[in-house]
Amino acid sequence: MRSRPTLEDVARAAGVSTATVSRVVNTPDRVRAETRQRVEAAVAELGYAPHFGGRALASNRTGTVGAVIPTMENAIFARGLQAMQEELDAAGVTLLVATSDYDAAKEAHQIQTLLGRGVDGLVLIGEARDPAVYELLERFEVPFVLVWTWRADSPWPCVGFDNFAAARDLAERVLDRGHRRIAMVAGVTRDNDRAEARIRGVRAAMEARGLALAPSAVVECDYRIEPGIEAARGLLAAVPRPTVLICGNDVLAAGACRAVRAAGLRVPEDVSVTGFDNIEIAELLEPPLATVHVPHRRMGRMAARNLLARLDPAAGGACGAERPASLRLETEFLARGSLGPAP
Amino acid sequence: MRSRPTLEDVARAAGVSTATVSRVVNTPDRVRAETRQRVEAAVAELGYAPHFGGRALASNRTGTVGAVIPTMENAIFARGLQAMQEELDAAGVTLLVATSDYDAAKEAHQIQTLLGRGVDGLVLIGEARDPAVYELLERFEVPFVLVWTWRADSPWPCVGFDNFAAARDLAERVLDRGHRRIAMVAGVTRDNDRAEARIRGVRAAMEARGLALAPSAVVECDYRIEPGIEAARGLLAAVPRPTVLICGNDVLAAGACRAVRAAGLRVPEDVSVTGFDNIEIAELLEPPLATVHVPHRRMGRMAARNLLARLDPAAGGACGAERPASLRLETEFLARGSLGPAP
DNA sequence: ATGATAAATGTAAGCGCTTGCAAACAGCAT
DNA sequence: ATGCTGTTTGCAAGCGCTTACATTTATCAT
Repeated sequence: MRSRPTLEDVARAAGVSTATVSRVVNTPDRVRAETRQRVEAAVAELGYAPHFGGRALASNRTGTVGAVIPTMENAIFARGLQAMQEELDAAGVTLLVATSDYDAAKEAHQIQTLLGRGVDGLVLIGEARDPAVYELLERFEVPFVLVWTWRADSPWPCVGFDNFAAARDLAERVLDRGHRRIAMVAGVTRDNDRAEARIRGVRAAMEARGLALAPSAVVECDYRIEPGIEAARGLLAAVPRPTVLICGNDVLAAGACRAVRAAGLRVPEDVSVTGFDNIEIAELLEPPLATVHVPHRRMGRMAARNLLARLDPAAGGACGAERPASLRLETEFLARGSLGPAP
Repeated sequence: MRSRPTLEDVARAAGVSTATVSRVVNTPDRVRAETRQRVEAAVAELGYAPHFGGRALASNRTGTVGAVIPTMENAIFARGLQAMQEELDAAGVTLLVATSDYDAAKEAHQIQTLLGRGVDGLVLIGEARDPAVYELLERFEVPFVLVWTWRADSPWPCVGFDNFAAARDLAERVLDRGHRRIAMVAGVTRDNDRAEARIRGVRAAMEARGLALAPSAVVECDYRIEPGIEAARGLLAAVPRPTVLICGNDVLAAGACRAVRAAGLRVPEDVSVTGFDNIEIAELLEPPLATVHVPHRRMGRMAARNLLARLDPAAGGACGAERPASLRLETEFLARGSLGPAP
């Protein structure tokens, strides 16, 4: 079987030079209509598709942006990415996804790999990472955007929400319902500014009302069901028992609900439970889970736009020198059945 | 800022030729230890990373395999991909993920794009697609593997399970519990052999016992909660009412459960519900969802291995001419609370 | 020591594409 | 016709890397 057709094959078939074929492919309006049609016919005839490597080498662009997320298994990232991809696809850009498993070293390695593959831009989750990584990013002069996080004075462009404020807001709603004995099933804070900010948010809300969140009332665990159950079980054993379990995300909250029941208690009559993210299961649980809605899809879409604006200096409005604006998205507390008044 | 270092920069710094540097990077054992160290030092010093495009162009390999899945939002694909990626990463291969949104035309387009990017291999979901796509695949001589599907006489290498048999098996369990009035909330069968096989499986089980699955007792809908609720609502309005809703996957089943309750009925006392996939929510629902466990992670891992074996002819045992074996994975019916005896 | 053999390294020819520059051409006022 | 401008096209030089082949250097039995 003959091998893949090249630009030259097409050029020969159409009776033009390779330069013209290249122009037909990349900048059709620079070619006379008649010539263009002849070339397009040859392209179709031969089934020509440009060779990615050749193009990348010659133009030093790849039409690719990379994203490093902690895991694909969490629906929130999947949803955000899906939206991002839709937006990028529309601009003819491909999304390259890598996972870090919530591990900073793995993340750094994945970033390296993506840079090696010549991504034109990068999407990263959260802000906490080794300064060396940021240096690397700057050295490669690759535009990047941080998502799932937002902070007023962050030195980097972010498209996300204020985890601290959202958690504080949620804790206030909890406090409003009379809860005083509060415990937290938190995510692992190591290398994770979001998990850490959520704890700080809850603590701030409590301190504003003269309460303290004891270190023993906070357990960190992986964002999975079983660890969530385990952590909640431990917290429920405290005397006096907490009246509410504030959880780092919905998955942990689902685990916490199970633990409450396993302890022979009811949600929310005996113990209230709250989540964070508003993934699909939040509404499916019985009782439905009180949580914080995060606009994942919108976040993905806006992150994509932010990056696209900086990718193509021509299309990107001004000369690209201006700092692209960070974007703060609003979250919304959803009061649902799993949060009741303090017993 | 100086631009990215090239092979030549490293060669100059280490006082060797570019060929030697290339060997250090790709086949270290072909280089004398002393020389290798000198080169490695230069690499580290300059922060050299090979240019992907250059490498792809010269070697005609990319160290990349592509996967086209219907959507990232369904946890089953996410989980399978995650496992696949782990396996590929270990072999130094990168996974490129694209989504088709359950649309055959989009899928074909994504395949084209991936081929254009020079993927060395391809993972595709299911078997149903235009023959032209298979022709394209053969013309590019790119090895591919089909997952989430398995059929004894498929002409293509598959790593998956027998959707027909699994659904028939499930239906038999349902029939064993005395159900006779059976309705199905199925996935959309257009371009989707898995959804179609599951319906056929249920129908076969019924016919084996002299029952018929009326066309009106089957509703196809998108694999999302709301359409599932809607479809179930319609089916529950039938007179006489079905005693069980067999659903195309767990998401639809979750919707069906809600619809049953919304109709003022109980699961499973009034209407039983079954799912398919055994995603996380299956166990979290109240009552827990009877479903078919699919070894998604294992499937991803085995698919990766299958592809890897054909990627590198050197490592792949024989001369690569032999047809790589398809692999059939076992599924398991999980009896859980949502399936009760017929009322 | 000496040649035969094997290992290490260098030379240089591309891989397929983009793009600055120059040549060819078309359109148009003079 | 003539020169002018602006558009369309071709020429050819790389982009950074791999690899067949040639050359140099090390190894070793004799």
